[in-house]
Amino acid sequence: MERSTRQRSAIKEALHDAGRPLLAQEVLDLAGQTVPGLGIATVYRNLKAMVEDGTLRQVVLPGENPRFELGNHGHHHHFQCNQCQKVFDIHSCPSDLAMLAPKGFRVEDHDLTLYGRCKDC
Amino acid sequence: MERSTRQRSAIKEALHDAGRPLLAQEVLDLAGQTVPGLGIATVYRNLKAMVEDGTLRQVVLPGENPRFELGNHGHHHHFQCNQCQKVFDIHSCPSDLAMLAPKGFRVEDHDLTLYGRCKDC
DNA sequence: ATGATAATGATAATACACTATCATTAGAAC
DNA sequence: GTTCTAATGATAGTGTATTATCATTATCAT
Repeated sequence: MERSTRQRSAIKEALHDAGRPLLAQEVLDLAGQTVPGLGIATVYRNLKAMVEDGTLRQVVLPGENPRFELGNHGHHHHFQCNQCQKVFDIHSCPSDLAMLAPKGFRVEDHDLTLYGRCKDC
Repeated sequence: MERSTRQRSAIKEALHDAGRPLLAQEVLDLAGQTVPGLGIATVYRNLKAMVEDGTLRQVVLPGENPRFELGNHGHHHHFQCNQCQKVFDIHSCPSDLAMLAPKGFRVEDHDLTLYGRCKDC
């Protein structure tokens, strides 16, 4: 059975407050402000469990370690700042991508990442 | 100075013949048919040198090890087959992506990966 | 053909994100 | 408050792609 712990709450809260996908290390840094002494193993354990039960979604950008965001968003894409490296959600999506593939190829899904400068950089 | 070796030629030839981005291991497998005994260290060494001198380009898809392709292609994107995992080039590109970002964000570049079934699968 | 040395191949070493282990701590049912 | 045991934190261990090491080989200017 599952118990409610300060650590788990802080991790969930950090992801909620950030409003953008976070690296495991970023989760540790943020949640660690709420729960001093929070360990990286606890962060990984909880992130893994929450991805498995659907609470979280993994976001993997090219060449980057996995980030984590709340799992209740629909299909969307991401923007990474070339300056601060932070990743933000983009809630719109180009629709006409299937026709880009050569004939004979069937498109079932896609990933899109935009790069540039975020609002703060 | 640089010498011409059978190994280097075979690596370049493998990438040329494949016509699609290859993993280091795939380069070893293919070039190893031309040069029996080819070592993985030699493959990594040459791939790295060729990326540095611009002969090759690294292609990194989300959650995947780097692939390598000839560096003389312009901006383009990639398609990965959900069945055989192979990656293919897509030489067209959606143009209207900058407007997808929230206001305050400046878009400088983008990555697009399509997923589905390739011609052979 | 010879010599200098760049390149190779085998493999040990590295880097690093992530996981397992285990003694200790702390929810929660009573 | 007790008790049971899930959860935690510290850290050792793991997996794996890539790189360094070094003795040997092969290229190429002479």
